[in-house]
Amino acid sequence: MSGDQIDCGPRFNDSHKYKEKEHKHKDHKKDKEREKLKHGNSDLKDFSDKKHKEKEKMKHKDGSADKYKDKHKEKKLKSLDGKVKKENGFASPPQVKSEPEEDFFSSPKIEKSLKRERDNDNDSDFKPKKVKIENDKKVKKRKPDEELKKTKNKRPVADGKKKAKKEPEEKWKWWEEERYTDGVKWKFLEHKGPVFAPPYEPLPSNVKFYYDGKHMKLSPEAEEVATFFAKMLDHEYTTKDVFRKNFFKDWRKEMTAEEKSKLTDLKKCDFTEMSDYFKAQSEARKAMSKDEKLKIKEENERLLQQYGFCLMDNHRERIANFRIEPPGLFRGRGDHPKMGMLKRRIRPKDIIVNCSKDSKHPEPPPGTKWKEVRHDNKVTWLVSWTENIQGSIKYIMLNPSSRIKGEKDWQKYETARRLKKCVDRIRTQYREDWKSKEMRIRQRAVALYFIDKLALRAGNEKEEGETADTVGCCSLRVEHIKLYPENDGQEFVVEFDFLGKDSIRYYNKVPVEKRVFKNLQLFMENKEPDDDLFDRLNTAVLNKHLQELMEGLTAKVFRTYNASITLQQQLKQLTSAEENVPAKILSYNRANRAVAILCNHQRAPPKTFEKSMQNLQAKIDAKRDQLSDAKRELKSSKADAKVRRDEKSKKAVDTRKKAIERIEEQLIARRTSRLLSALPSSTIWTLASLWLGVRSGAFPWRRSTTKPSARSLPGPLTWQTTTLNFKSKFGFNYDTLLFLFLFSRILCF
DNA sequence: CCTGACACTTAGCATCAGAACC
DNA sequence: GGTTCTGATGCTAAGTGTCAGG
Repeated sequence: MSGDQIDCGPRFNDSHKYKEKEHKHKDHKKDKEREKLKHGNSDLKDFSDKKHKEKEKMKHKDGSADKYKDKHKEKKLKSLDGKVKKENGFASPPQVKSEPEEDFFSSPKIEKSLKRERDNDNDSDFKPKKVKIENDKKVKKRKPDEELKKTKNKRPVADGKKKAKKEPEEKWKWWEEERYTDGVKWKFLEHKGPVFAPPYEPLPSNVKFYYDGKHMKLSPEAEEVATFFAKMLDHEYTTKDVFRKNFFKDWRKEMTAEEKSKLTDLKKCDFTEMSDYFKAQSEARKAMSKDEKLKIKEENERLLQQYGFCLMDNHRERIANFRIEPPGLFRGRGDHPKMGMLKRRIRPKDIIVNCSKDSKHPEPPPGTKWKEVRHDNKVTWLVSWTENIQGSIKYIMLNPSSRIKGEKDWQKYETARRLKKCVDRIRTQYREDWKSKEMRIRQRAVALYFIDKLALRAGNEKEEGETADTVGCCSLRVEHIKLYPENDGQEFVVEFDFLGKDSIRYYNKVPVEKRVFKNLQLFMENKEPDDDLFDRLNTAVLNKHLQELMEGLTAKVFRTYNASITLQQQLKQLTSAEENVPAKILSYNRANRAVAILCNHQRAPPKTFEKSMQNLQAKIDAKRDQLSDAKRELKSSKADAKVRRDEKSKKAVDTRKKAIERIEEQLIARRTSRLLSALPSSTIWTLASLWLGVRSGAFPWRRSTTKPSARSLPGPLTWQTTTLNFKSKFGFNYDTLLFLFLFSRILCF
């Protein structure tokens, strides 16, 4: 079955980041560090081919003439819709009955919420206990004040620790509540402010630094920066010219005049004692006694309880990153011009605090002051500061499990669902636009085609020299694509080769339609390799156009949509009701992989990858042998049973059969883990769940973030602790269970 | 229109703890 | 009981997209 191609495809065999391999990506700048590139995989091709064909089929089905008319109709309808609530885009436009959306399920929960949204003028829904009238007449949903204080008192920090874990209270089903409108993000916000990085502890005097072979005592400031470098000594970063240059320049800024005059050559600096010292320290940390470890854990927990939560409206919500980023050396990804620069220590006077006026403001450390205390409830952050490398603003915000993030996430999928309803129309339109007389429209249409078909990112412009040279769709340059009128028996093939987000290489060869091909030829005419492919297009223009096609539509919605729909289709295609559980899981993971491929999600092979892969393969082989042995045995027992015709030999046959089943399951499980080890982190889990319309009420969500980024799973958790038992008892874990649940719903398609 | 500031999402990698394995 | 494997979590860089102001 075709899944096998997806399973454990060659990505990791040829994608090892560290192996050098020359390829033709021509860079603006230097052609250094190419080894870092990750290499594409042939899966990608197969997959896009398939997708392509599917789309073709689709196109033929719905006669485009009709579509065209529809387009106009819909346009009119849209303008009649009038204003829909903006902020929380959930508000479904006044639904016309004629759209039975049988294709996917909205869970009852969702429908309920949407309904609420519609008649949100009446307050009658409110839980009595929460009602406390405020002065404004607008819809009130969340009542700070009284309720708030109650909660506050109920949760003194001291005993919070165990309690908070053990009795998770009733979970708050924010998704059943109404939402703020008009850009208000909260009414009440109180928190303790950030946790600063621990102050620098000077090295013990026996740990020495040498310059040109001679011991040299550094000033604390210079020494601190030196330790940053020393800690990275084993990393290949420190061998790079740019890194070293940036580091040395910034280091010198921290030196005393004397040090500055003495230390003029980084090559002559010897950090090895420092480096060894830190290694020894981390060894020591590992070797700590249980008690000591527990102590640290407790201390962390205390800090978490104290600083890791805030009070937003009536609820105690987890903060995502309450620790301020510690100073260190900047590690950009890819060929970053600023790698090695000193990331400054953040002080209270750099910090802007955001909270409600009527809250207890966080105190700056004794003897210091905040830069500013602000009360802006149109934003979601609690703390911000400006970082010194790029000059960008960093924020402390809430955890993905929070209402504020959950709502956003939900909204994102709702938008993707809306796209599903009109994607045909949009596709028809951009295909029309390939023929437009206007260059800018053609470019827009071709770019959109790429974004849709290949799930490329939008590609905002970036400031040259400030970041690594990466591109997205709109910022593609001529040098990033190659055209082949004919390639490997296919017509009109476009070869993409560029560095995308995080300097991950995107390599793909795709056959495109003739019109697209011709257009590309046109766009490339008389251009230099480093000219923009779409010179009449940028993301703003594109998004403006998309906005006209559907409210809330932007380029990134296509990624969400296509990832989701791909998962859905793959699941449908790969799974069948008769399979046993492990087989279903394998299929599920294969479907996931298809999405990862579509989105070009990649991850570096872990350091131990090669070895563990071999181990795994060995295990798989062993199982396979075991299986064939078992089958042979079954045969002989069957023969035996035929001759003897007694109970005992019949039983033997049964036992053998059972054994085979078990082995088969184990084999599949091993294959699954092989597959999983090649799956990168991604948003897939969220995808699967939210897209399929599963919500917390319907299924016990894991609250915590991550796993291929279930990072943004909303909702309550009652589950985590039971998961472990679950796994040992039943041999499969929470994810499996989640899958089984999803699977049962998929069958409803 | 263009630009920069700002807010917020997305995503890869590091680290750590507990489970599985031997 | 040590070692390896896995998944959870933390961290933060790098994107997307909006908006105000010139």
